[in-house]
Amino acid sequence: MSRPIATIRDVAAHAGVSYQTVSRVINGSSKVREETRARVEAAIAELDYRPNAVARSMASGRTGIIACIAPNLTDYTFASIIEGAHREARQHDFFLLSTSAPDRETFTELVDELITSRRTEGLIVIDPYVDELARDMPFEFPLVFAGGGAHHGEKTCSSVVMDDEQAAQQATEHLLQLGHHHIAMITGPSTEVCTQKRIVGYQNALHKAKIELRPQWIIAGDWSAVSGYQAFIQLRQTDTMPTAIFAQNDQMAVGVLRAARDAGLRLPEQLSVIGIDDIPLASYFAPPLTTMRQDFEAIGREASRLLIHTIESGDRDPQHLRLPTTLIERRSTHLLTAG
Amino acid sequence: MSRPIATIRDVAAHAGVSYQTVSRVINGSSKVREETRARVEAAIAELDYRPNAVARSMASGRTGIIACIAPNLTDYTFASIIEGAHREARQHDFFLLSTSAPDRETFTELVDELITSRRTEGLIVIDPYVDELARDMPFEFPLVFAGGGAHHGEKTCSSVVMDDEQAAQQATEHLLQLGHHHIAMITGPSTEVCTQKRIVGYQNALHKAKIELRPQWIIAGDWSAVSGYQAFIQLRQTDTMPTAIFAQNDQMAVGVLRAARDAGLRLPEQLSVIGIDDIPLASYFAPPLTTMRQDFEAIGREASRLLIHTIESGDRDPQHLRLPTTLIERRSTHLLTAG
DNA sequence: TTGAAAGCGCTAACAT
DNA sequence: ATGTTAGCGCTTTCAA
Repeated sequence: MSRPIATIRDVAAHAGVSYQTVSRVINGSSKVREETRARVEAAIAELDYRPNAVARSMASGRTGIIACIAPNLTDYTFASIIEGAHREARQHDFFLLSTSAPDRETFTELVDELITSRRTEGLIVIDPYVDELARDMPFEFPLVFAGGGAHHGEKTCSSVVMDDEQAAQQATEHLLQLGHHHIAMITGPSTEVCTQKRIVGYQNALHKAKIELRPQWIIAGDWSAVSGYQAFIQLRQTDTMPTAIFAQNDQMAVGVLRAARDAGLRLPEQLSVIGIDDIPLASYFAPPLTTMRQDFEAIGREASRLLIHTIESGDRDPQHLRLPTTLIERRSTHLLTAG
Repeated sequence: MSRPIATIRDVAAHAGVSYQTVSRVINGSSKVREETRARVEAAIAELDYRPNAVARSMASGRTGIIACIAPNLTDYTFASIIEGAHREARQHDFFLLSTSAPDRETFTELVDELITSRRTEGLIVIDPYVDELARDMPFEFPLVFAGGGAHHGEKTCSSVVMDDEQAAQQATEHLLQLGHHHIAMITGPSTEVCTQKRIVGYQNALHKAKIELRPQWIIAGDWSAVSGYQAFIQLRQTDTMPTAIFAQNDQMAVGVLRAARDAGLRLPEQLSVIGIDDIPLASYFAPPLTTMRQDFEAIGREASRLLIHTIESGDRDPQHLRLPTTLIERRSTHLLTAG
C-alpha cells in the first residue's frame, strides 16, 4: 500500500530477469518464453507494478493523447462531438484532451502550445470558422476538422462534417410537401461555410419545385435563439408573411416559435417551423419541434477514428466524410391550411 | 521550417552557454545574468526552440495535466462545470483532460488508469453518485468532488457543490409567496445526496409556513424530462391536484409543462411550475420557465482552483465550498388564482 | 529467447 | 552566475 512505487527494475529483480524482459512483457512482445512471461506477470501483480506513462512517452516518443479544440465545451453540438471523439479514442487506448478557445487569438496560441509541446499526437478542430483558421494550421501535424462545414483546402487535411446541403434541401422539401410555397429561411452567419451550403440546399429545393426565391425571405441570424426571435419580427414587416420558416438550426427555430406565439399566432396552424440539429429538449417546446437530426457523436467518433488512423498508419492522404441527417417529424410543421 | 527540432543543447551551443543555463532561462530562474538571458532568448527565437513537455515531465515528475471524470460530457450541467474547470486550469498553466464514464465499472477503471499511469496530477470527480463511489477513491491522490451533492466522508477530500437546501427552500418559498399552499415536488433519484438535500429545503419551507406535508405530493423522477411528464400524470390521479409544482431540476419542470399543456391546463394560471438549474433555453418554453439558477462554471472554476492549490501547496486539508443559487423569475409561476 | 548499453530531453542537486 | 554530473523510467538497438 504505502511501499514505494515499483519500477520496471523492481519487477525484473523480483522475477529474476533483466528489466528489458519485463518491458517486452508489458508491450506484449511475442519473443518471451511462456514460463518467463508468467514469472514476470506474477512479479507485476505481486508488486502492483504500473508502467509510468510519462517515462514510456519519453522513450517511445508517443504520448497516447490526442487533443481537440472547440469554441466552447458547453454547446450541445460541440459537447456531443467531443463525447463521440472521446469514446472512440478510448477504444484505441488514447486519451482525449479537450480544450476550448473562445476567440481567435486563444485558438492560435492553444493550437501552437498543444502541438509544439509534443504532449499530443494529433488534433481535432471543432470550429465553424475553420475556413479562416485553416491558413495558419500546421498540416504536417495529424489533424482532422470536425463539424462546421468543409474547409476550402480539401487537400490539406481530413474532415468529418454533416451533409448540410442535403439537410437543408430535405427540410425545405418537407415544407413543400405540406403544401407550403411561401418558405422563409433564417441562416447562420454568412461567413460560415455550412451556412452557405444550407442556403444552397434551400435554393435547390425551391428550384426543383419551380418556386421563385424571395431575397427578403432570407434573414441572417447567428445561431442563437434570440436571433431567431428577431428574424421573425423582421419577417413580419415584409409585405407578405411566409407560411413556413426553415431555421438553419434548432435554437433559432425555437426563437421563432416563441416570437410567433408572442405575436399571437396559433402554431402550427398559422406557421410551420423546422430546424436542424434535434437538440435534447426539442420535443418539449410548444409545439414540439420538427427538425433534421444530426448524429453529432458519430461525427466525433469518425473524427477520432480518422485521426488515430493518420497517426498510426502515417498515411497522410486526407479523407472527407459527410454524414447524413434524418427528418424528425414533430408538431411544429403542419399542412398548409387554406387562407 | 523542416530542420530537425531543436533541443535544449542546440540552444546552448548556439548561445555559447551550458544547456542548464538554457533550462534556467526557460524556467524563469532569477539566477541568470541579464545579458546571458538575452543571448539565450535570442538563440531560442532563432532556432524556434520549444521545450518538450514530456521530457520536462520526466525530469520534474510533474505533468501539468489534471483530469476530470463525469458520467458524460454532453449534459449541460456537466459540460458547464468542465468548461469552468478548464478555464481555471489554463489560468494556472494546466491542461484539463476530461473523460466520461457511463457506468460504475468504466468509472473505476478510468480513475485507476488516470492515477496509476501518473500522467495526471489530480482529479476532479463530477458525479452524482460520488457517495457510493467515494469508498474506493484513493484519497492520498489530489482529488476534488464537484457538483452533485456533498459526500458522506467530508474529511476525505475537498468538494464544491451548490447549496441544494437553500435552492429548494427558496424555490418553495417563491411559490408560497405567490399564495400557493398546495405544492407538490418532483425529486431526483432518492439515492442521491442532492435529492435528499432538496427535499429538506422543501420541507423547511413548508414547515416555516406551517403547511402540512403530503407524502403523495412527493414524486420521484430521474432528472429527465420524461420523468417529469410522468410525474405530472401520477399527480393528476391523486384526490386533490396541487396548484404548484416544484421540480428539482429544469428538465423535469419542462416535462411537467408539456404534460400540463397536453392535459389541457392553461399555464401558468392553472398551474405554477418552478425548476432548478436555468438551462440554456429555459426562457423559450411555454411558458418561460421560472427557476433557481446555478452557476455551474463557477463550480468548475472553484474545483480546479482547489485541486491545483492542493497539488501545488501539498496542503491536504479538505475544503468544502457551497455556492448559492439565485431565483430567475419568468412566467411559469403565477399568483394563485381563486378557484 | 534474453541481456547489456545507450539514450530520449530535460531538471535538480552540487560544484565552481 | 554558470557549469558539471546524475538521473527520471522507460524503449530500442545491438549482442549474445
